Amino acid sequence: MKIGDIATAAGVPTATVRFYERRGLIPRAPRTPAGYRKYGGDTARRLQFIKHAKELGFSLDDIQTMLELRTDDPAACRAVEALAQAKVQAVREHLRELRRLERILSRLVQKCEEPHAPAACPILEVLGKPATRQPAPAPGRRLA
Amino acid sequence: MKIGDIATAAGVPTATVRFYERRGLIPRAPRTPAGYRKYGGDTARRLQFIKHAKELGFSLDDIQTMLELRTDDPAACRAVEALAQAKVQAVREHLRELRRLERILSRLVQKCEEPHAPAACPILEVLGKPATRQPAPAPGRRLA
DNA sequence: CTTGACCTTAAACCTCACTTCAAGGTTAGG
DNA sequence: CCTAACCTTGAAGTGAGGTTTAAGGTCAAG
Repeated sequence: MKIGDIATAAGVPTATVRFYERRGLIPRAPRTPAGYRKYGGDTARRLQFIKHAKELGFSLDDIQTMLELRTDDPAACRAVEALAQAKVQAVREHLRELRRLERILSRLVQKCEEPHAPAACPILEVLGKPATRQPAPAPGRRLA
Repeated sequence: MKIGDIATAAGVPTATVRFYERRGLIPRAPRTPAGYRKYGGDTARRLQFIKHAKELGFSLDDIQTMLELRTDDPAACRAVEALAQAKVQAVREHLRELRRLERILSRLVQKCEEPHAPAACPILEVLGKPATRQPAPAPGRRLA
């Protein structure tokens, strides 16, 4: 298997496979005499693992940790479980924030659709107000 | 008001105020003879607006659009409403994804807590599986 | 032998919203 | 006068997770 083959199999660009190698997520592949990377099934399975974990919201750092733990050792399972627990917590937190946001935004849109003075956009008005009471961390980035 | 004053008032670092000025989110402030920026209440209100909009998940690009529309014009309200609608849609989409994730992750954690062979971590097993379902790419050569 | 699809590398670039740095100038207080 | 705390600028750095580019080498088909 050449790089294009596992890349296609795993559904990622070849550049990403090289990037993972450089980053240490997959081992350095042995080369053919011409210098081409050659792969066996191990790397394909590893790329699957990475892909699944990424889809579940694990960062590449998390994934590296898990890959390093993949000795079939009961302690590894506990470490992985802890990682997954933390991720569930983070996801739940994120869900709470987004639900709040959805509520606020959909109310604003609704107000826009109710009759109002044509020169007074309710959204612009609300946004312009001096302060709303509620400590409101935004999703994503945070102010310094 | 000097830059530190509005920055404190708005709860952002001075560097951020300068950054917003460079980016065109707030107008270039007039300078004192020594070159210091001096501000009136307008900019403070604008910073408030930016802060609120950011908390609702609008990007700086979105915010710039809204600020450029802030003539008291009924068309502006419709444009802002469209922006908010799009944001609500995005938030809902994000919510769906996160809920799916939460379900999957919490099941995995639960499986870890049930009794299982000590050397077989259910999480590592699930992550390592070839695929849940695959559209099976055709065996032709494709760009990677 | 030529074409085109594939492969190699290092290094630069991307997004987003800032933050930090370097190298200075200004001002208020003591 | 001195010092600390402010302020100025442009440029570069951060983080995450890659993507793109440049400049080439390899290989199978026609």
